[in-house]
Amino acid sequence: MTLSPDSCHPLSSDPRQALEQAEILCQRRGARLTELRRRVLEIIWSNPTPLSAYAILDLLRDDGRQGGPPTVYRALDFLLGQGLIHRLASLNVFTGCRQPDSRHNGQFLICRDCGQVDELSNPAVEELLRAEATARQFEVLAQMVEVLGRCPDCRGGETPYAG
Amino acid sequence: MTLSPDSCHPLSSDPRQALEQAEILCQRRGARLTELRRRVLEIIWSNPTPLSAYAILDLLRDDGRQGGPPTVYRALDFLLGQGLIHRLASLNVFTGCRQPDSRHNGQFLICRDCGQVDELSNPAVEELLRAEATARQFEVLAQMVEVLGRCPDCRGGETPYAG
DNA sequence: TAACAATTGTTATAAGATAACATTTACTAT
DNA sequence: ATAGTAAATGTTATCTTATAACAATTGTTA
Repeated sequence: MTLSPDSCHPLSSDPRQALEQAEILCQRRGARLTELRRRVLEIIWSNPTPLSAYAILDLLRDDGRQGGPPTVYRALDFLLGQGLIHRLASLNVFTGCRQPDSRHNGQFLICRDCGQVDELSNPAVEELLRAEATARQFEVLAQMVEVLGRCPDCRGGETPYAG
Repeated sequence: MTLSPDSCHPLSSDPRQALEQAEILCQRRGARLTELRRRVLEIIWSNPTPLSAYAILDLLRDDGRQGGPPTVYRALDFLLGQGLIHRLASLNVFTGCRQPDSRHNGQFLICRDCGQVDELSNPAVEELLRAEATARQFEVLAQMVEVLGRCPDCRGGETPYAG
């Protein structure tokens, strides 16, 4: 398998599959996946690393499309609301959701060097946090778990915790 | 105990104590807690809720101090580097660290309604994430765990998960 | 097809963060 | 003491991220 210089670790999930699933989910929910929204989702899935709102805007303009920042942010809000994408708060970027059918709080491994993101969904983490919250009578609305570090490729041959 | 309208749940830790400890830690490390840095830390600790960089800047100017955004951000960088404060990425705000002596990744319960923050440090959460990362040959550099929700006071008498 | 709601476009601006360089302050070695 | 140096702060400008307010368009429904 040959890799392009820009994507040393391509996403496991297929953009086409993600878009198909998005169509189905939106139809089922009576949500309108308009051309703009679909295109924004496509852009996000087509890029090997998460994109900022303004990077998405630039790509939309490459399509010849009009519109300013609000256009993008509204599309992103829709996609976030449908659970089709996640926002990585630590980097102000957006990434496609790998399990859009089950509502969940994303857990992410973010590579500092190449920007590549791996999405986890470890129920134990979620439960632990929920337990901590409950013990403090705190009602959980959303969880944000982002681990910053270096992915295997960017670490090269290094052994973990040895250097 | 009487509460001011602005702080329905005051921080458990005492600002004075936090500043004293900061002095000690910096001295021990040979780090210079200058007047500006000390004042920024004091401002952060004196507020019942986390503050944005620009809110801190406004308060510095109330002191009669000169300086622009870089002045604040540099002080914040120093304090972050010393582990004396945390940055909440989901809100772009800064809050005092309750365990500045032990290096750790903060875990936070953030109230959506009043902005109040509770800091956890559950080693199990950290270990779980580290295990997930290690299983993927991912080297962990930092962890960000932020739980957004509603604190007991803002929930009033509601029972958890019943409304 | 008129009326209404939802979506998108447009303009302006707010909010968060940093780059580049000048000035001041603190430390070091004579 | 004081010149030289490094660290910290001040200053100006600019960049990135995000939203407010309103106009135009598109889609839906009666």
